[in-house]
Amino acid sequence: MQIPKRDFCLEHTFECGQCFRWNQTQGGYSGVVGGRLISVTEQPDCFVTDCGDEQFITRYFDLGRDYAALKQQLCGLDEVLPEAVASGCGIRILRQDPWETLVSFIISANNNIPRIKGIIERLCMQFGEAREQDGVRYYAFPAPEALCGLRTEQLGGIRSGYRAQYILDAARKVADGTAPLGAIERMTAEEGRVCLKQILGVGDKVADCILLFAYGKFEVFPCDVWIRRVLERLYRIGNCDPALFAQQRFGALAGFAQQYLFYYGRTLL
DNA sequence: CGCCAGGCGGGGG
DNA sequence: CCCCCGCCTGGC
Repeated sequence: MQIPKRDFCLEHTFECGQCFRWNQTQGGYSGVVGGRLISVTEQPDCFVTDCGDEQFITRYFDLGRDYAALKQQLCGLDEVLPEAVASGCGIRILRQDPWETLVSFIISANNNIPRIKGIIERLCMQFGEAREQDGVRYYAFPAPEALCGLRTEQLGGIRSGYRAQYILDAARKVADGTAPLGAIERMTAEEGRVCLKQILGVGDKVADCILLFAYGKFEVFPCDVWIRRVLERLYRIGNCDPALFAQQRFGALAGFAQQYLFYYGRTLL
């Protein structure tokens, strides 16, 4: 299947902090997504993926959205966004699995990206289903039911530190319906945030990442240290509440603005 | 060695 | 309600 290159860059999309199971390969990226191993390679005039499920790819990469129009709209909002949008012009916000996104961002707290990716891979290798594609072995992300019965010590091998108990709390609450991930789809962002924050290890930042990257709640604005740096140094906002500022400045496009600003901040600051 | 990394929970003021 | 501290682990 071919994917147009317009407003799409693999590096921008996979290195902007929204996903952890994609890795650079020769001529592209490969990742385990939705229980399958997918590769995307770059050709002169388009991208090519070995995944034949066009519906899935279209939804996952948000291919139905007019990013050119979206970026133009963002660039009219202030003086910082044009340079930020230019730096990560090929970013697309992926539509990821809610459960995997929940666990991934619990692991991300007070952590760095290489180690986050390592912990997730070990979690999948030890508790996920082993599968094979074209002779390549890979591991699906473990279902909540595969984790909810475990004791904290049994997660020791993934070396997630104090986050192990949070992962198990998430697995239990999802498995027993305390945290109904399916229902959040139909909730407002604020309702979804309240629901997600019942889970240990989920605060505002982690909840907003899940709402944005798994549920397409594009009005949220995950606020981490990089975004704080951008807001302080580029927007010169003092002790103004970042969430309030973002809502007023970016409105329904806050999530997109966050991605461009985050990517810009990481390359610049 | 100390410090930091894409926060959070728990306690105290 | 806000602020402050400690935290697994690994890399520097």
